[in-house]
Amino acid sequence: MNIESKNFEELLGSVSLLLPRMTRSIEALLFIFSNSPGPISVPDILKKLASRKIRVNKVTIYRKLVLLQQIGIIEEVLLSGEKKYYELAREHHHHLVCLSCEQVTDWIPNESILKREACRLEKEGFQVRYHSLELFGLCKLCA
Amino acid sequence: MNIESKNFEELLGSVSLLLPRMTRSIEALLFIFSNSPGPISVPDILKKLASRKIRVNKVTIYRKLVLLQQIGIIEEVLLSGEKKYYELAREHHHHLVCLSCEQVTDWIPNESILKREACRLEKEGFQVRYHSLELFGLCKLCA
DNA sequence: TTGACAAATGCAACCAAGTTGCATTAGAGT
DNA sequence: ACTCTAATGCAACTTGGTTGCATTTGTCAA
Repeated sequence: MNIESKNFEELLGSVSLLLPRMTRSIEALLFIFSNSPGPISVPDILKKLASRKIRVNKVTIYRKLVLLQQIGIIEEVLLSGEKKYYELAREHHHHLVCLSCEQVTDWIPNESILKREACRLEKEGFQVRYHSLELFGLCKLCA
Repeated sequence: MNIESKNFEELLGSVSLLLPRMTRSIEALLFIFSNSPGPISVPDILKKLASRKIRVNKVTIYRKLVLLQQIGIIEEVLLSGEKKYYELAREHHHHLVCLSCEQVTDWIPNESILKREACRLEKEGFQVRYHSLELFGLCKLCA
């Protein structure tokens, strides 16, 4: 397992403080996440592990994803579709999804108007907890 | 099948012009959609049909949903989760999703700022085709 | 260094959503 | 009434995800 990502080591360190044990599966997952440009699904994680000849059972992956979510290292991404997606937890942001190559990129828009709309809704009785905003289109390469 | 909805008859009329045949399954689906306050999933559709003693196979439902999408009567809703949701096609809008009762309500926000952000992205090389914006929180009744 | 105990793992079996192939049924027009 | 095609149902399948249970493996205390 070669280390390409800057924050992989850092990530390992902070996670080891939050878990009872550091194991192969957690290391593998953190490696995948720290080298992934955007949200990733479990089937994709399994493919990446397989291509690197890292043997981890899918059940273990699902269980460790729950763990990593609980300690706030990763977050489930609210993307449409039949699969769930996960990414490293970070500053609140949204996604640009390419309809051709399916690449998902982070995107941080100006959200002032969303906050204003949320206030208006609160007055009407709907308490906003969080939101999801995704743009679908063609990325630079596919356009 | 009692008719409660205002637009059910109207819907039947317009759909009959677009399809080769009018059948039980299409009628049943249009009835469900025209009496549904928000997006609905296939499992929910099947439950509603069963509770009304309307026997339609799930395969038929999936196939008719594709048909109704093709002729533009319904649209797939981009909600996160493992199931797909559908609703009658109408003016572009978004959704408020209650985290407690799971009720989904239509919502039409001011989108001027989104348009401006989209323009900015186009200049950077990402061609926006459509977007999805959902607010999650507690509805009036659950709050 | 070893032993014990809990956490971690893998396997097999399972569930739910969605799809496909194929044989049968049933509308709509002649 | 007849025909022809669309519509339907059934069974089997695929994929994403979950559960129970037996086995392995870290970690820590002796």
